[in-house]
Amino acid sequence: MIFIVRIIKDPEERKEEIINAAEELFIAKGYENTSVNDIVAKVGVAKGLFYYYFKAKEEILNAISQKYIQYITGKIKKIVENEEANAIEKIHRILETIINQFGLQGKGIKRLAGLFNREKNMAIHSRLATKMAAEISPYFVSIIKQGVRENLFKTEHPEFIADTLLMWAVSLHNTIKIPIGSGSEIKLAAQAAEEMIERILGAKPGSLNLLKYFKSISDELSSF
Amino acid sequence: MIFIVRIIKDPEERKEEIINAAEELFIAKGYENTSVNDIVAKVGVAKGLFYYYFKAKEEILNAISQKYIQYITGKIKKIVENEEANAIEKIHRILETIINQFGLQGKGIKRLAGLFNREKNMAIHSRLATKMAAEISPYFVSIIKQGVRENLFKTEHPEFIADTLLMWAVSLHNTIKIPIGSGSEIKLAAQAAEEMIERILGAKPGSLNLLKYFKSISDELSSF
Amino acid sequence: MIFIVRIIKDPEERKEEIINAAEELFIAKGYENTSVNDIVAKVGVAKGLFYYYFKAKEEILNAISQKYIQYITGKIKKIVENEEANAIEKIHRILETIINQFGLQGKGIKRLAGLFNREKNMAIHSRLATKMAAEISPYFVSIIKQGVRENLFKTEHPEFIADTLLMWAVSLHNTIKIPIGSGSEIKLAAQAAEEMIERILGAKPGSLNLLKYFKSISDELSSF
Amino acid sequence: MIFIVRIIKDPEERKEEIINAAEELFIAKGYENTSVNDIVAKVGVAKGLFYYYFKAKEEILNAISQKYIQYITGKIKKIVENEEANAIEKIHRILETIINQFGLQGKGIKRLAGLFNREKNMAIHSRLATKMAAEISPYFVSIIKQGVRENLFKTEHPEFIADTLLMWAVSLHNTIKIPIGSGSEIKLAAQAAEEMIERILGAKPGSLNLLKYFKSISDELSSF
DNA sequence: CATGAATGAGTATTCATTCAT
DNA sequence: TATGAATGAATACTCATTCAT
Repeated sequence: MIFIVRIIKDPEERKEEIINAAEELFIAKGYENTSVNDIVAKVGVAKGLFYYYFKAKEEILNAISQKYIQYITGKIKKIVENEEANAIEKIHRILETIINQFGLQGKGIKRLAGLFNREKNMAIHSRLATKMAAEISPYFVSIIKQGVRENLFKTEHPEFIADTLLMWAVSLHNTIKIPIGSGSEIKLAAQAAEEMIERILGAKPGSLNLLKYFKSISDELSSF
Repeated sequence: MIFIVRIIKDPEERKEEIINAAEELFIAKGYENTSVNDIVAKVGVAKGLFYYYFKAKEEILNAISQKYIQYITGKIKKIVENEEANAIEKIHRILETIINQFGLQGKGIKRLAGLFNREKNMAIHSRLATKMAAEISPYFVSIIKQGVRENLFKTEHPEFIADTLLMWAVSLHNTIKIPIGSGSEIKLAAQAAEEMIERILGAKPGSLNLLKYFKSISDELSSF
Repeated sequence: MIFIVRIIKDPEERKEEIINAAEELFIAKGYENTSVNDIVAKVGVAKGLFYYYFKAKEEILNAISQKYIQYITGKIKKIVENEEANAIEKIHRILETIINQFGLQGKGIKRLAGLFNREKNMAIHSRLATKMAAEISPYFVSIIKQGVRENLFKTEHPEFIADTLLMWAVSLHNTIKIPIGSGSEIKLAAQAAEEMIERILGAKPGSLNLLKYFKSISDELSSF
Repeated sequence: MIFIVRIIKDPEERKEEIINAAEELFIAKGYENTSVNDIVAKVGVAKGLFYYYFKAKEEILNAISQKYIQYITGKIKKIVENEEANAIEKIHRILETIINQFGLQGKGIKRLAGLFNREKNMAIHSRLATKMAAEISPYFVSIIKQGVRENLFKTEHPEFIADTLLMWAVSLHNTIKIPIGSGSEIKLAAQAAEEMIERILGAKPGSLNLLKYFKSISDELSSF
């Protein structure tokens, strides 16, 4: 005699369960190489249930994207709009947020990076990055303009600069030789990055003081 | 009696024929959406022949990449190593080369852009860009160092800057809102870009004088 | 606090509601292309309720068939059994009924035709037609026999003829090139049909006088 | 060690092999209930091969239809066009052909009847019947006209009559209560059919003399 | 060098039906 | 009566790759 247990869960919970399983598989194997079969097997439910919650495989991608975008832009929006702080301080806050608090479900920035890293996920990456950049860009522009007003930055093209920096940030993991190994190398890269950003923003050398944040990010990423 | 005509060609010629057919299809439909069947049908040969020349479908991607990389790095290498010119002039030469002479098989930069543009080809793009950047980077570094020696640029991180600029150039078409329409918009974007590059390189404002090149590129791309 | 409204209806009413929704969908999309999901969505109830009323999807087909068969045979039975009229007049009455009063739910013959017309519903059609023919056949036989007694018809095989004519009527819309366009074409077809029926029944040429009815039917059908 | 034998056959032969397997399965289980899997399993080839020869499952239906239509219309065409015989004799020839020689691959009329009989194949049936009727109709018209010229038939609507008789023949197996059992019943039905056809054609009673052919067909069909 | 028939694992998706609540 | 989450078998179709000729 076989008992088939039918576990019924709250729809929201189930949906999240499926999203999380899918996300983990996408990170591990790439979107294309993850079949709907894999996903339902991981959750331990029947195939039909996937299509009860999502109209198509692709739809789950949007769900994942949306999750990240909402989370991150929510944080940034708050910082930019509500805080009493100058432009540089706001940038610091944002970096802190990204580093320390990004931890969606306690998995941190690694999760996002993982989703992006694999060549197989380039299509997702591109899509997500584009959407994210579009969402975040206005806040960056706002900070840059504030910095210009506060005489911390100097530029007449805040929109262009915002986009460029975002682009740069977004494609960092892609093209740069991730500095693995000696701490001095990391330090050098961080110095260079800081110098470049300051120059782009027209900020005084050393005024941004971003090194400590870069270090935290490096540490997280290099622990893969 | 039936005569079956079997056209035997020089291996190198056949290989190129296949590569070119594949490339055109990848541009038109994306890598994933192009089947081996499509490729051999376009060339007019049997399926088996594809696997005589290429171990796998993926291998043809490398062949295509290689073609572009060799062509472009060859040109750049020549300019950097052989020409008697200062750093800024060399940059001008490279831009000219890219714009005017890139025309592989008379299709010009559009071909490359087409191969890159579609979201479906993101995987190729990423791969190609990474390889290309790695090949070209040393030449950029060399130019930047020369510029520093000539007091045209000012930086202590030429490698980092070279990579950053390459990355930026490579992902331009991806993330930036391509300025279509009013010439003034294009001009503004070009000015902003020039300012940013000059700042990154530590060059004097206006010394790079890149505007005309940006314009040519815009023209080419906007004519799609 | 959330209030979930659960509308409880009289079982018979609910059942009819479901049957009607199903019927409309079958007409619009065909039986195979209509899912149980579609049906319950249209009614606005949960999936489970469908299976409370019907053991299987197929069962609803029988319900629909039954509805039509009962309605039509009821009318015909009345005419054949109760009316004081000769055979030809009874045939006229039946045709009138079919044309003027068939209107189940005010949609008339079109509804039935719609259910039959689509190739996708061939299976239903065949089933319904067979059942209907079997039900109606005895009444036709009765009329033919009456006509023979009245010297209006002449045949020794009333059963066979009844079946043949029914079959013919039922498959009319299937195989015949529906005469669309010129009225003269329609008229010709009608004349031919009348001649054929008269011959089959052994009636005097022109005695049946069916042309006006054929015209009405043509008009209805061609207004699709 | 496992040896996987790859049997390569002449394409035409393979295609026929697949068509025949498909046809047998359609007869046995109906089109919808026959999966591509079933077909390739029966032939003993890989699934891909099916799609090498047929673009889609539906395409094989057309192939089967075509086979029958070509065969039958070929025979009829010959009889109608080439033979020196009067209209009634030609009808006899056609019936003979259908009964005695239809045997495509020695399976005879049963095969065709099987393909038609199941309710599940109604869609196919309808399609095939329509096509066939359209092909054959002109030859019937030609015979009827000839009969009129020869004073054997009498009608002014040969096209209408041809279609009606075809329709009737085609749907015979569908709606009629197949007379199983006593020979006298069969005989009666045959007499009735003959009488009806003669009347429809306006032929003299008894002139068609079709009884023997009807008997043969009954015998074949009742042996299922 | 060249052919093209043959392979078969893999994919997303549908849907009638069940059942715990 | 009514809900709707859960099931899972079934399906058509794709395509990179192999290999006998």
